Amino acid sequence: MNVEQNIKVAVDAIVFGYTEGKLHVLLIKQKYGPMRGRWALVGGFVKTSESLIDAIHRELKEEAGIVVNFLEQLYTFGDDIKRDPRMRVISVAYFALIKNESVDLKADTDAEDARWFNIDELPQLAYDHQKIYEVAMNRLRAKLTYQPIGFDLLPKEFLFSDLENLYSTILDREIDRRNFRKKILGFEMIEETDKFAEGKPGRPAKLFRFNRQKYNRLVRDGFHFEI
Amino acid sequence: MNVEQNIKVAVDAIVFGYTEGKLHVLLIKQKYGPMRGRWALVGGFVKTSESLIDAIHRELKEEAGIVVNFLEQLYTFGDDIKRDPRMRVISVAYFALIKNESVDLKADTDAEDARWFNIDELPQLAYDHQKIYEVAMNRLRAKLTYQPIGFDLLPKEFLFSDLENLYSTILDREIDRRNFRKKILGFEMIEETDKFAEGKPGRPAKLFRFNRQKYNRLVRDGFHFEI
DNA sequence: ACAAAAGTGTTAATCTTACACCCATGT
DNA sequence: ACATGGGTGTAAGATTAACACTTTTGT
Repeated sequence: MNVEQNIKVAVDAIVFGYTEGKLHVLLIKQKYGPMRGRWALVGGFVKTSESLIDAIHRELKEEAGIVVNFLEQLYTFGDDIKRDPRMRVISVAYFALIKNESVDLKADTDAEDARWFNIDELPQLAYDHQKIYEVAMNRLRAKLTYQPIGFDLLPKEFLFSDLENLYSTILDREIDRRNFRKKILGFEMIEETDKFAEGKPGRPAKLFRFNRQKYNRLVRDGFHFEI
Repeated sequence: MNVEQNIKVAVDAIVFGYTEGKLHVLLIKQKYGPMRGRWALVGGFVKTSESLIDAIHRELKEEAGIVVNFLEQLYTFGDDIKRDPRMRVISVAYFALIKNESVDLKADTDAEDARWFNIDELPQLAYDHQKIYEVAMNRLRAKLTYQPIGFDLLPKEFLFSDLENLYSTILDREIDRRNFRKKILGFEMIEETDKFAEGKPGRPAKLFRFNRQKYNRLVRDGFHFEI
């Protein structure tokens, strides 16, 4: 077979993290190429004998030294044929969430220029990565309301107020504490631990834990999460 | 830049149609290649200087002579590196809906072997197209409940009973006629015409029409469709 | 004792569900 | 007059939304 085509395939990941009440995105400073010095998403070219998912896992490891908590395909960007000025490149973008941003970004050799950016203070991004970021934000907001992905941004044990805060930060709306708690607890997929938060003023808060098995069982039985 | 990569990029479309109370999928009989004689989705290789969306429009025209009513990216299949036995190919799959299947599939020269198949009588499909079909069915069912895409499968003017039937066929569950009508009419995005269905037994049914402008206005004002 | 954040219930309003009979037409 | 599919309303139940005071701790 003779296919006259010269298109390169890349993968890019937009990784969200949440700490201190703020949503962050992981960016890498470009060392080479036409976008040298600009910040960009984690990503790179796919190898000929490598699956897309392996490629994105490899890039996450090589460029940032991280293993994410949630990863799914976001969208394939290939309508702007000049999105990479050097040649025709299409990018299969992935959407990722990570629990603890404190993972040492410098753990890996290639990762000297990996940093978390608050989404309110993003620098100008390379290529069409601003567009990818926007699509990802929409996905994050939508998904937060119908899948329990908030737990993939919080530590294993978390405060109810953190969860509530995460929702009101990302969805950008106020949430009634009582109704929220009632609803979430009503799902019966998160459970109390016997631990309490320390080192904060005010009444100490209970720590909770998400039980994914219970959630999976509920889904199997036709349950549908919805905030 | 020197990228050592030899991956080809294809686009494939899964096109759904709805007639006589049944859901159909458009398939093309392969004339050449390792899958000769097998039925496959509309699709082909992307040209180096062609956007993905142009590529899929071109294939729909060349292989089936159709223009679809709704088209969006579905998923990019690129994890099975042997999905095409000849070489590494990734496929950006599109999801399409068409209003009137009676469009003449033979209108175009290349389309001699294009046919609609009832989804209950699908033949064995080429490549990983069975997988693509399954992902598309899930998307169709999910989307039907939160976006008014049912109207993209019906003629411009349709009976309420057709709409109801479409929903109960695709979602595979019974629908209460009164509640359904009340809900849909309550959205105020479909309107009565002054025409009636002819040539059917029983009381003649009013024809209705979907008003996309009204729908768009509602969405802009924060409305969320949900069946 | 006061400042700070956590924890908790009730009521009204809205939305959803279940359900059965009459209507308009063709034969 | 009967067969066929179209059209319509109401009441009970479930869900959601609004709302404020008490508890526990540290200083």
